[in-house]
Amino acid sequence: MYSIGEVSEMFNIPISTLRYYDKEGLLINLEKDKSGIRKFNESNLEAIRVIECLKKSGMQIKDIKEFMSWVSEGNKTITKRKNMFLKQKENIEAKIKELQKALNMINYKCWYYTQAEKDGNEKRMKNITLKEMPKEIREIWKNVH
Amino acid sequence: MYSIGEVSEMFNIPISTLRYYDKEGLLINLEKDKSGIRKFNESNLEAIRVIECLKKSGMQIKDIKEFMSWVSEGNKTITKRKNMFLKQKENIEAKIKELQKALNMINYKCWYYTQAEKDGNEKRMKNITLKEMPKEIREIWKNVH
DNA sequence: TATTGACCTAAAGTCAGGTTTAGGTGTTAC
DNA sequence: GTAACACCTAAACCTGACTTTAGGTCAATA
Repeated sequence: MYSIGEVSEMFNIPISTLRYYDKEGLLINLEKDKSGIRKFNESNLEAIRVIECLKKSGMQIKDIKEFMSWVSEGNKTITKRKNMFLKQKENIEAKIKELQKALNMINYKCWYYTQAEKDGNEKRMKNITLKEMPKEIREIWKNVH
Repeated sequence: MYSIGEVSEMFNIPISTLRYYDKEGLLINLEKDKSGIRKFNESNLEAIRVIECLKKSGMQIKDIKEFMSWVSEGNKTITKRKNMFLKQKENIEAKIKELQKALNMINYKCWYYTQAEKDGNEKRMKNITLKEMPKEIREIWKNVH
């Protein structure tokens, strides 16, 4: 059993955010003692891990809440929950691909500015043609333009 | 030269968003004709590509604006701009790593729910031990917990 | 006993990143 | 010549995800 302060430290999430998640219904089965103080158990910690993961995958609080409500409905929602994770898997994979494309652009720009820095100006680089680029850079450029 | 409507279609960005970027100073050197209509040239399109890329890497509008102002200051900011891209490269790489960690969690959950679905309930899975997991799943689980 | 520290709630406030609205201009299509 | 379109501005509005504030409880320490 952990206090909200301990959980905040463990996950590096502000206390106010944990309370907000609780208020929004993301922390189902979170117990409170007689004076209203939250007591986090292992399954609440697992819920927080899941919340962080679903947030990273781009899911909104209200949809995470819906997922959590399925959890508390038990066996009849197992398939729903599985499908939800399958979909989030696709979402994350798409996000990773997007980021890799952005990384291509950034790598091109890093090369561009490294060259421009050597030249002391952007004259040459502004008008550079595909043929003048090293092979790796050419491939990156094509991916991005 | 492209109209705002054409650019909106090309990039799949709402017209209102393009106008907002212009208002916020992200589209420097964007020309307008005598009656105030925006005319996008190739270098404006490149700016939009860069904006999209920097946004994906997590940069805020106000910082993208600052970058764009460096662009218009010319040669004396080349090193600044290069360093900015080097930093964003790190940011994106960190983001990709985070997403890969989230993907691990999701893959574990996909396996978990596939098993639970077969069983018709979560009893077995709720208490599963490391030893009972297939090797690949065990590795994933360790990465996540 | 009084003060400190960790917790609590409800409600208001904040911030980024747009989007919508209201009212207007200029050019082409019937 | 009038209607339909694509564009314009300024300003208000919206949404999600928190964060801050104000006022209060409770247990342990000085």
